[in-house]
Amino acid sequence: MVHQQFAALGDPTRLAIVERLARGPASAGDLAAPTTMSLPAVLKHVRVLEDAGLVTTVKRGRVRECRLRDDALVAVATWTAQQQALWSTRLDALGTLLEDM
Amino acid sequence: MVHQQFAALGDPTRLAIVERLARGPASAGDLAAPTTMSLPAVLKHVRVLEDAGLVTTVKRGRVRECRLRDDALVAVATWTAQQQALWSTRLDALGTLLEDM
DNA sequence: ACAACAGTAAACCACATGGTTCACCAACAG
DNA sequence: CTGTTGGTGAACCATGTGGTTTACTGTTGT
Repeated sequence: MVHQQFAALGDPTRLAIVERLARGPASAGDLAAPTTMSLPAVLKHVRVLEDAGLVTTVKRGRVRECRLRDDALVAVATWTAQQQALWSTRLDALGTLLEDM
Repeated sequence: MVHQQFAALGDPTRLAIVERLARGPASAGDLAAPTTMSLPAVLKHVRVLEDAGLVTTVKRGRVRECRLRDDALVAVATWTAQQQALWSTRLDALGTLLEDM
């Protein structure tokens, strides 16, 4: 279900979290620090990313460590490539069709 | 603003529209036909895709023709590739760090 | 043992979103 | 000219979403 991942990435704060996490793991507090938001709000976003299969979290002691999943973006990447391929082959079809005339 | 494109693709009906449009242009009615939705609803979705820069529409006579933009998904593709690159290089960093120990 | 700290749960709120229906306009087809 | 068809605008509605605050739990440093 790739639309769930798109929806998760559709929110700017969530997108920023992913970009942050691509640089390396971080605690929930680390993620909240650069923002003006409250910690609960950030943690809700993390939960959404987790549900979308983009992020995994583990709780070590009292801090929750968040990290980007290794396979996080493959579904997105493959879907995108697939649609681009379809669209470009259709362009080819149009090109040959124009040549026939 | 790539998050807008992600948000646009986050809705299942909108995603389906894009997949349909990748096979070739279609009228608003064509897009509404396979769904159970009303035409105004579909047209609202098309408008969202248009605002996100994924789709262009032209009105020929009384029918509105919708087509996928040629550069629709490049921003999405490049962003995804970039984050994947960042994440994988970080993994390399961790690998070398482990070797040092 | 205690105080401070990181996270969590719950209740709540404002607003955006996805959908409907109805009335209407413009373009064909006869 | 007239009826039908494709699309549009507006009003409206239910639900989801992004955020808050407050109160609480469990960990950690002293």
